[in-house]
Amino acid sequence: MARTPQAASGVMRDPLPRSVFERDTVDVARSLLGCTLVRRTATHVLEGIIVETEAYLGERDLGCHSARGRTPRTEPMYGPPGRAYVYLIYGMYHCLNAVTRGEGEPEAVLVRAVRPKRGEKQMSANRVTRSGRTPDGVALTNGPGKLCQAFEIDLSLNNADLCKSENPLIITGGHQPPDEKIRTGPRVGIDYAGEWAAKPLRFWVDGDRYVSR
DNA sequence: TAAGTGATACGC
DNA sequence: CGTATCACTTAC
Repeated sequence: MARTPQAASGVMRDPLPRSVFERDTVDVARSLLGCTLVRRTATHVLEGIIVETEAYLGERDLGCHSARGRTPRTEPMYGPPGRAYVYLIYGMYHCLNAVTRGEGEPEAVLVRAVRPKRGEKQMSANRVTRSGRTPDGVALTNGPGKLCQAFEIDLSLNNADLCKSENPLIITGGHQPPDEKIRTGPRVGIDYAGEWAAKPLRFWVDGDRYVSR
């Protein structure tokens, strides 16, 4: 065995270990930048590099769904780390989160944008709009609802384990951008959350075209 | 800038 | 039960 673990074949395709998610949620949100979201369906493989995330800090965080306590919807966030928390919003879009911290600590990281890496053509096909148009370029995956559409992520993947290599949705390692390329700002769409709305819990890769908005 | 869309949470 | 709301996106 002359090769280092990093150089060994297959490492990049292995899911992140659960220990990566079982940490401070802000640390996880930063760590996931540069990692690869991998979606395997019966017919194809879709991959995208995560370029934008948001941290949601549990029951004390008025912007977090778990601020209203344990409900059927928020149940996955109360479970073990490394699972998906997927929910439907505005009746037509889904949002994907990775559950963080330990059981009973309902925190998560929202994946807001990815840069397509594999299966871009299929992503475009998955993103047909009401008027029949199929977006391309940054419009494919530069938002939480868009990327779920492109990656065929819906409620059937709620609570799915992101840390098992055989599973249909996993997150694999990548090279994290240097600290000076990671920018922070307020989270999007939670103006109701009082003082929590302004906290710098959104993270993105500076200058990346696929960052939302 | 407004409308689309339906599960969810909460009040009655 | 009813209904206001929503970690969004598209099209007018």
